Amino acid sequence: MSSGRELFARDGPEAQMDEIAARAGVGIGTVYRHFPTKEALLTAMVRDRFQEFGEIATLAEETVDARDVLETVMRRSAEAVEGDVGFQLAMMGSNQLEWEGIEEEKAVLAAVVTRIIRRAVEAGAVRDDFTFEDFGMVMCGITSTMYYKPGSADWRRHLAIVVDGLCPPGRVEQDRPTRS
Amino acid sequence: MSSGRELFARDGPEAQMDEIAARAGVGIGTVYRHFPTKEALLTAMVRDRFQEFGEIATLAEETVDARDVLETVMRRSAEAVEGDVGFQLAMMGSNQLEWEGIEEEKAVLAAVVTRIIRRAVEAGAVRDDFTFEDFGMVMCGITSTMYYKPGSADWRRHLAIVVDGLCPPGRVEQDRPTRS
DNA sequence: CAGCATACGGAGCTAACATTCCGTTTGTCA
DNA sequence: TGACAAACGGAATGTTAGCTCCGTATGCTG
Repeated sequence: MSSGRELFARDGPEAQMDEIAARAGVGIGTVYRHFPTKEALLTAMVRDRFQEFGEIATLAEETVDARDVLETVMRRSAEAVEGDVGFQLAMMGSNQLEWEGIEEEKAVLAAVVTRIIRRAVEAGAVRDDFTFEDFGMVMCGITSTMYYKPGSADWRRHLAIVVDGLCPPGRVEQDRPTRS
Repeated sequence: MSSGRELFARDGPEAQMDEIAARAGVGIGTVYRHFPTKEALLTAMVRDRFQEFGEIATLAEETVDARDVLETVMRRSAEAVEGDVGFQLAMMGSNQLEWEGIEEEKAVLAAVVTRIIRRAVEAGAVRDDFTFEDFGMVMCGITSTMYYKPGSADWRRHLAIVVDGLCPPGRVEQDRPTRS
């Protein structure tokens, strides 16, 4: 239901079933024939999006240098979420046990990102105690900037700070971008 | 209304007026005699808490070494919010224009923190493009970890990563704490 | 104590939404 | 074309929660 996605993107979980149905040009009954509850509809959309994350990470893993993959994945994932309030909330909530039914997609993502982190650590670009769980944690933080400062590009600065914090201790950083 | 604060701490803005009144041992009417709307009640509580932030920062400014003040303020502010869901949401939302009526308290906080940042930059402990707005942004991120992983201490790790990211470029970091 | 004012309590009003249910339409098969 | 099935639409329902309003209690003044 792609019209559901549009509204979910604009309003988040607040999006109303009536409006979703109207936007899709169908009656409410029809929506409920496809998804038993509102939550089922939201879960379906979140699952789709999580799959996207997996694809983003996979693509980056195959094409980007080990030292830069992690930052690339973080940046591209964030960009994928930009302007999609519903997805932002879902991403933040995905750390919690809030979303049931996306376990599989999340496992795929975890596998890819874990590999990417390992490569980055071996390349000396990332501190060696960084984990997939940490990845989710900092992504959640960066997403919160997007959510609470909609339309601003401040999250890129937040990302830059976090990326700097991920360097291994003792490493002299260079070429750090300045404030935009 | 301190009983309101307890419920707000547990349930956030979801806290219900009936329950707040019952907890306070008064009728709903009485609550509405003190606060015209639910939002007014929430704002009053958020304002109190923001004042606390100002006090935390002021105390730290007076007693902590320039190189460590900023981290101390961040840590103590986060600790003040631990276990208080309502306050966590308020802190995250305070970056947005969501909360009207806390301008004064926020201005006080901004003044103190801006001074603290300047001192830290001069001491060479913090990158020189860091601003009060950035402070709010990263605090929002750290708070989001608290909110979405309630009861865990992961936010301390998030804080550590961010603090590392705030070092001036080229500085060799030392004594970085490892994963807890 | 009578009269007045101030503050209280909480039943009930209202609006917002998710969800259900049934009359109607559309499609299929003989 | 007629009979049956499958899918549809949206009015009606149920529930939740903020808020209002009026009858009552408390306290003060003369």
